[in-house]
Amino acid sequence: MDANLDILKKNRLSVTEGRKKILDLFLDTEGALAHADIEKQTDAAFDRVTVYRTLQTFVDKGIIHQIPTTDNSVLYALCKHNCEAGHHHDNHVHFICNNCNKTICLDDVTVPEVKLPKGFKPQQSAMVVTGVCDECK
Amino acid sequence: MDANLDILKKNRLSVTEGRKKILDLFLDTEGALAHADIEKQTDAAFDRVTVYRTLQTFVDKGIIHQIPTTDNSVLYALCKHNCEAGHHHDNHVHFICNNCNKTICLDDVTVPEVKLPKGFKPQQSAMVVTGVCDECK
DNA sequence: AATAAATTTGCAATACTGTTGCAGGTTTTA
DNA sequence: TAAAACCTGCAACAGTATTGCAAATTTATT
Repeated sequence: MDANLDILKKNRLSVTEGRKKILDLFLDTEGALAHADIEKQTDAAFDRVTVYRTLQTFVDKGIIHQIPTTDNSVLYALCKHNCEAGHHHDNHVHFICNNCNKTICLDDVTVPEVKLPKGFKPQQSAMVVTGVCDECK
Repeated sequence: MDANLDILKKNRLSVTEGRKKILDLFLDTEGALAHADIEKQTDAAFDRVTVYRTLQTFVDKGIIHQIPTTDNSVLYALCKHNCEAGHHHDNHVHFICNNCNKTICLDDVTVPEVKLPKGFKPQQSAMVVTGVCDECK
């Protein structure tokens, strides 16, 4: 069975062309994808609105997660660990390459804990490192 | 001498109404400000374009710095340490309160170093922690 | 397999965010 | 005070994102 189909069914989502294609894109991409990337790589076969809604649906279901960036773009990447609807476990570091501009999930690098000043209670942490990636070194 | 005037002169910027007012806003605000916040708090006295350009100028001069966020909003906050034009030293952790929605610079909490996989060369790191701040605890 | 129910899609409209060129106005320099 | 330098506001434009609704597709039901 195709991986995309599998994932969609597991999450009780209707299986549609758009969802399959967009999910395939994520499965085939090492780095992260922006809304615009998806539009381009699908030759705008799907309405912009559909892409937005698909991404939102996938985030809600825990299939992909949103990545924090230093500029103000919005990026998404597959959740490789067991995320459930509404409960993401994407506490890994994200790396943005200044050379090839890819954003990569460093799944094995955990965001370190930090000591906060008195009165601050942490719930989630995100960390973005920019630099040069292993392919551009 | 007013603090705002002082800062503007030190950075060899023309002293204008807009720059004084916007700088005052930052001086009076503990947390971070978004473009939209500034528009509201100045009663739209200044053109949107002017606000954008003023913010860009302040960033260039090292007066304020841009804050990474988990959604895709763009926030700015005063640089409390000695930032120079083009060389920011804002390697502190940023805190976003889920209750009051303020973004706070934790100037004394330094972003920790992380070990990256082979081939990755880090240049800059950013860290955002969300949770409950000291005033909302 | 055919139909009903539920869900998803595309279109249109709308709003927000951000950028650029340029003329006119303000601030600084000399 | 005049010239030079700089800043502002307007207009236009481009990209990003959201909502309502009718049509189309997918899923569930018989």
